[in-house]
Parts: sequence; structure tokens; C-alpha cells
Amino acid sequence: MDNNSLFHNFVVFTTSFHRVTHEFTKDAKADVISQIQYKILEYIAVSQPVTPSDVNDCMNMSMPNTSRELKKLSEKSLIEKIHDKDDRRKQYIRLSKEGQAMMNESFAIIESRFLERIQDFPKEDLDDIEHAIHILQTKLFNE
Amino acid sequence: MDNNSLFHNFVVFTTSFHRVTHEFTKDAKADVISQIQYKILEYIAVSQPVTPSDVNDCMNMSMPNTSRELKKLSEKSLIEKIHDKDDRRKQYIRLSKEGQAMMNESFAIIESRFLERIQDFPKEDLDDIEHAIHILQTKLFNE
DNA sequence: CCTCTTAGTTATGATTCGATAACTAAATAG
DNA sequence: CTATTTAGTTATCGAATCATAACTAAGAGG
Repeated sequence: MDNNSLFHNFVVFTTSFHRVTHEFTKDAKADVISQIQYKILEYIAVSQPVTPSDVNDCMNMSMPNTSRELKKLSEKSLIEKIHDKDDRRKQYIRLSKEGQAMMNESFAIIESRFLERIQDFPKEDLDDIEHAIHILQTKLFNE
Repeated sequence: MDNNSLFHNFVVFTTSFHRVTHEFTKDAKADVISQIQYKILEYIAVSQPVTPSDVNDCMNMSMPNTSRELKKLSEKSLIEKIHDKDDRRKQYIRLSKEGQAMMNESFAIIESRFLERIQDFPKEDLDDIEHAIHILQTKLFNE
């Protein structure tokens, strides 16, 4: 197989991946937040604590817009901002108790759909899948 | 490894996947279309011909909004609508020549970035990656 | 026929989001 | 001590998007 067909497979894979993860995450978001806000919370949940600049880079937004969205999340008491003691320009963001609870609910829905999908898989398929994820993670997606 | 840690790895994988594919697709979109319009064209490109209802389901939009976006794309001559002969309520959507050309350009940018990323990988890593994609595609993402 | 359902359209008002400019406050470098 | 850089905020405007209601037009069932 040459690199062009590898790319082609990657594109097909990408499409399937989006379709399936979309299936998993459909309606898992609480109604009180927007799609972007959910994405930000998801990122914070996985990577906390993060700085506004981190969110900014990762979400590919401009700082003013990041700041505004974080402010909205803060006003909804879903996140907490803590100023750095050493560099008082910086701040660290974490999920609040409510924010954590909300994301736990979302993750629980997603997890149950994921587990439902793999529930009848034989052990060796699960091992293959785990190994495949590990390979892509370390070889293609590492920094 | 139990299924819960498999799910956890899957979530981490999902995050990395989004980060990297975003890196690939960044600025690959032509300026004359919006982000959503690009997503719709991408979907049509991979799955054509599609119906407005297909787009609707896949993009998770409401029919009125789907209809409007498709109309915009049609006005920009990027897609073509063909009415079904048997059921004249239905219509099939394809990329027009211009639409196809535009998407080819985008895909070329994405492909070059993909190839750049894997260019120095040893052959056995590429084989591993290909195999991993194949495994996930057939075992986890099949219909 | 008449009714119901399906497929899609048009119109509209409310939000959300993105881009940009102008700003504060703190750290750092010369 | 001043100049510059870094981190983040506020304000504003236009464009994009969403949600809803009301609609047309065609097929399907009885």
C-alpha cells in the first residue's frame, strides 16, 4: 500500500469516526450550554487545570471570544477561575462541582452508548481495538 | 484492561484525533463558504448522491436550516439538485463541477499535510498504522 | 375522493459567534 | 525606571446559525 491509499483510508476512517462519535455524543449535551461551550467544558474536563490561553489555542478561537465564553460558563457556575500566585496575570480554570456533575452526566451517556456498542464483542476483538487505539495514539497522534 | 478503561482510552483518543484532524483541515476551507457549508460539502463529497434529509440527519440540523444552507450552496453553483423520477418530492444532491473542484483543492491541502506528517515514518510504523485503521474501521465503526 | 404522512421550502426573530479595536494589569528586559 | 511583552478583558458590529410557524406539493392508505 502506498501513502496515497493510506491517506484515502484515513479519510474514510475520519468520516466513519465522526459518524460514530456523533452517534455517541448526540443529545449528551445539557440544554443550558451551547455546542462550543460544551466543547470547552469537555476540554477542561480532560485537561484541567487549563489557562484561558490553553483553551484559546486548543479551540482555535481568538482571545476575546474565549474570554467571553469562559465568562458565560463562569456566570453559569460551571467553571472556577483561580489566579496564579506567582504570575498574577495567569489564571487556572477548573470545572466547578456543578460543572463536573454536568460533564459526568454527559460522559455517562456517552460511555453507556460506547459500552452498548462493544458489549457483545469477543475478548480478542476488544484486545485488537485497544491495541489499534494505542498504535494510532502513539504513532500518528503524539505531539 | 476492562471496558471502562477502554472507554477512557477511547475518549483520550477522540481528543487527540480531533486535535490532529483539525490541524490538517485548518484553512483548507475556501473563503467563499462558511464552516457549516464546508462540512456539508465534505459530507456530500464522500457520500454523494445524498438527499436533503440525509444531510439533515447527518449534520443534526433542522430541515428549514438544511434547506437554507443547501440553497446557498446551490446559488453558489457548488451543488446540483436532481429530482427523483419516481418520487418527485425527493431530490438527489451532488457536487457540481465547481463544487468538486473546490473540494479537490481542500482535500489536496489536507493530503499534503497528512503526507508531511508521515513522511519520515519507517515502513513498519506505516504498516502498523494502516493495520490499526483497518481494525478500528471494521470492528468498531462498521454499520 | 379524502385524509394522513413525507419531503422540502419560505419567512422571521432570537441567539450565538467571529473579528477587530481599545483597554487593564502584571511581568520582564534593557 | 522605562519600554516591551504577556495574559486576559470589555465593547461593538456584522454575519452565521438556530428555532419555530406556516406553507406547498407529492405520495400512500382506506
